[in-house]
Formats: sequence, C-alpha cells, structure tokens
Amino acid sequence: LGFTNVGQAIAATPAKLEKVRLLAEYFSSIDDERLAIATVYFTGHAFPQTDLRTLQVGGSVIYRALGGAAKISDAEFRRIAHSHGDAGKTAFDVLDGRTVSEPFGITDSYKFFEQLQKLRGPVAKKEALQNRLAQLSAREGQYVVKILTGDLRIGLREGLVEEAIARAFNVPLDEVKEANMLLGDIGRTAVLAKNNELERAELSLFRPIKCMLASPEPTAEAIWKRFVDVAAVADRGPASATPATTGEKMPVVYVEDKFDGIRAQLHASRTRSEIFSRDLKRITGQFPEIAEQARQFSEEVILDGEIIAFAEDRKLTFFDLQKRLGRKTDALDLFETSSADVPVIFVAFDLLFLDDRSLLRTALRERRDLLRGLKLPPKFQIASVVAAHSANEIESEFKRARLRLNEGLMVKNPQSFYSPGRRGMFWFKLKKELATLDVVVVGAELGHGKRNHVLSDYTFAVRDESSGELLPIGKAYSGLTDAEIAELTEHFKDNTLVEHGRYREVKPDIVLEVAFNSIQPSTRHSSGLALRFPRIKAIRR
DNA sequence: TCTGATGCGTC
DNA sequence: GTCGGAC
DNA sequence: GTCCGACGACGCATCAGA
Repeated sequence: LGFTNVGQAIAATPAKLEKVRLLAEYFSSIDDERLAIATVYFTGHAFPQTDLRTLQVGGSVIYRALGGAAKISDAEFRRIAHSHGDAGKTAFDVLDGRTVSEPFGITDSYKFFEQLQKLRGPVAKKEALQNRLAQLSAREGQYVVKILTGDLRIGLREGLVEEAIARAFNVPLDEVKEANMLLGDIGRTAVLAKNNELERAELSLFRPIKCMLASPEPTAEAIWKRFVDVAAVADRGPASATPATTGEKMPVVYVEDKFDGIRAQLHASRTRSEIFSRDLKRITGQFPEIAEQARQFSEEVILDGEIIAFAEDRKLTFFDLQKRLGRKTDALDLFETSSADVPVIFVAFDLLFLDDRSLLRTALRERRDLLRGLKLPPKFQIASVVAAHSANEIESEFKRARLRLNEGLMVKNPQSFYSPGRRGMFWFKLKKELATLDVVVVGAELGHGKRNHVLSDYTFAVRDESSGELLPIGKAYSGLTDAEIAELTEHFKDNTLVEHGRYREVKPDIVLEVAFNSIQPSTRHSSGLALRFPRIKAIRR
C-alpha cells in the first residue's frame, strides 16, 4: 500500500525536489528487503539492471489479462483502452470496482514477478497475471502494470531515485551515484547507503560498470568551443573533476572515429572472459570467438570498446552486425555455423582496469598510453586516436572518418577521468545527417502518456514515380515542438479520410522535411525502404 | 511444419 | 538511436 | 546541465495457431 501511495503523490507534483522529498521519506521508513525492491521498482523495472531475467510480458498479455480479470466485454475494454493509450491508466479504469482486493505487500509483488518470470509461454503468463489482478485493488493493479510495462510515468526515474537515496540516508549524492555505477544495482546501492557502507562498492573484474557516454554536438565549431570554455575555467582556478591544465595555452583534444557497432565492455583474465553490453547485460555468448581470444591477454583487463562487423580488412555495416545480435544459441553451435556468420572484431578505445588497478581516476591520456602498451590477440584492434588543435582540424578528421565509412567522430578531453554512466562535458560525438527527404503524411495516430489526446505520430510516404502511388517509408514525431504538434492535430482532425481506432488515414497534403542518417531495405513499409533515425526537420508550407 | 504476432535489446 | 521540455 | 518522456529502425527468439 505504501508503494502505490507514494507513487501517486510523486505523480501529483511536477516539482523534482518535492518528488525526491516524498521518495526519501518513504525509503527511510522501510526495511532493507523492501528498500532493495522499491528502489528498483521506482526505476521502472521488476528486476535489477544486471539481472538477465526478463518477464516476457508485454502489452498484448497485459491487455488480455486485464480484460479477463475485470470480466468485461471486448467492446467495453477497447473503449476504455482507446480512450487513453496508457496501460497503467487503462488498468485502473478497467479494474476499478471489478476486483476483490486482498492484502498484497511489496515483497508479495516481488515473489509474484519471480513466479511470472518462471512461467513459460504467453498463455500461462496471461492466466497468472489475470488471477493476480483480480485480487488487487485497482490502484495496486495499475502499479503492477506500470512496472511490467516499464513505464511509471510519474516523472521520476533512476536519477531522482539516486537523489532520494542520498537524502534519505544522509550520504553524499556523488557517492550514491558512484556506487550505483559500480554495482549496476540500485537496490544494493540503497542498502549500502542505508548501512553507511557505500565504500564497499568498488571496480572489480567481471562486474560490469555503466559506460561513459558522449554528448551530441552538431558541428566541429560547437565542440571546439566546449573545450575552449573548459580550458578557460581550468586556468582560473583549481579544476574540480579534471587535473589542472596549467602550462598548456592551446587546448588539445583527442579525436577518434565513431564506429557503428555495439558498445561493449570486455573483462578478461587468463582463465575467464566476459563481454557486457551498454546496459550491463552479459553478451558473452553472442560473441564466443571474441571471448575466447580475450583470454590471451597477459594482463587482467577491462576494455571499453565497440564490436563491429568486419571482414577481410573491410568494414561491414551495422545492418550486417544485427544478424548476430539477440542470439541465444550456445557457443558450440555458433562455431559450427560460423562460416555463414558475420565476422566481428573488438575495437578498443579505453582501458578501465589493469592488473588489479582501477583506472577510472586516471587521465584519458595515460589510459590511452597503457592501452597502447597491451599486446592484442587477433580480432582485437585499438581505435586510432589523433590530437586536434582547432575546429578546422576536427572538421577535416570528420571528413576522413566518413571516407573510412564510419559514422562520425568522438572528441574527448585527454585530461578527463572516466565517469561511468555520465553523459558529461568530457566526451562529445559529432554525427551529421546523411540527407533530408520531403515526404507527405498519409496517416496520423494518437500518442501515449502526455500525448494522449494529440495526433503526434505520423506515417509518411513518398511517391512511386512509375505507378504514381504513395508508398509509406517511415514514421516520426521527433523534432516537432508541442505547439507544432497541436497545430497539426487540428489540421489532421479536419482532414481525416478513414478512422481505425487510434489511427487514421489523412488527406496527403502536409509535406514534412525529414532528416535521416541512412536508408535501408525494409519489410515493414510498402515502399520497401526505411530511414534510420528519422526526425522532422521542418513543416513545408 | 510453417507463419505471423509478440517481446526484447541493439542502435 | 533522435528530440523537446521542465526543472 | 541534467533528467525525463515520447518517439524511430532493425533482427532474433519464442510461441500459438493455421
């Protein structure tokens, strides 16, 4: 009961500080076991981040279970669901007054999620969920659904949960963030904070940490300006997060190609190796040949890098690499069929751990030197790095990176430490759109959550020159302001051809300029093509 | 036995 | 991945 | 500056039902 009440109170206020205060109050009122569960729930997950278990319960199973639990007709259910396109709200409306509520604590809920995870097949999962929902209050059912979908929609996620932990147990926020980065488990972090043991979280081999992220910038000039500004601040006083730059008049930046693969963190000793993905999932089994060779390192290492598709000195595309993602077949099978497989290599660009020594608080310049000193097994490469001294040099490196068929550039401060999980001002990425395309909107759909009552999701098409037909090529809303969405909503309501539930075909008279990074074959759109990373640049009038 | 729908995780 | 909005 | 939410594309695994 406590959990849902706190959730409702948090949802009711837009003020972040107030949300944090409410959450902190709740955290300090519960025991360790409940604390570990509740903190994870408030990040929108049933299980901790490093946990490999998945529930396999999505919208379809949830909606069928809700309908069954409330014993209402399909038509009535559809009417409620269509009225707000938000699974949590739908759950509340559907269950309200139609269930027999029995006591259900937060530890019961965790046991329930564990049972749900163990069941095989959507039919069994739907049955179990339906039976459970029938015994909950509508509010409890709503929060079970919110956690199952991963969408709390209370304006709070991991960042504010960290703040609440710091506040509840009167420990520095930085220490909480750091412990969470090292553990990848907000629940354990909270318990350590409560018991004043945050220092027990430390970097160690085979425990993945969050990776450092880069902030996007549109131009080389914008990136250069960032570094000039940082250097100016560092000259004036003692630097806080980075070592001082005294004696360097001209800022120097490190520039690397940005590879189009998947981010990977490799942990290796001579007896064991593991590969983790960007969100800390173990993906060793998907790249057994990399993992096997990693045991040839003569030191214990944690490498940060990118796994890319690569054959015969020729870089393949992300599209090729995707064929190897998401596989579950065991290592043996993969070797047997490897002739048909997409070959990959590990491109290392950072070194985080070397023979028992954490390098997180070592400057990038030195980490790079140590990385260069490693003897690499085959299928491993080191991303080459060059120093740049101006926006122009960054720009010309960008052009060279594109000639090498890479996505763009990473630009890094050589003095910076490695800050896990941060998208700070030390790493920047430079990518540019491939081109823009003028497309015409042929369909519009109601959004979710706060975009519930606006037509925020547009299907757009291009004209087939030979047949004259309009063929869909993608969807997008990203790039429009709320005001523009409101305006287009009005227009499309007045120009609807046919309604199909939340989706409607509209008169093809709005032309959008859509930017994208690449174009690829597709079976999802009848044009046979799709855009990668589509976003709306402008409304043509 | 095959196929389409669904869920998940990568960008 | 992208982007806009709120604090 | 940072966080959050609302969205795009793909391929693979799994399972229900044709």
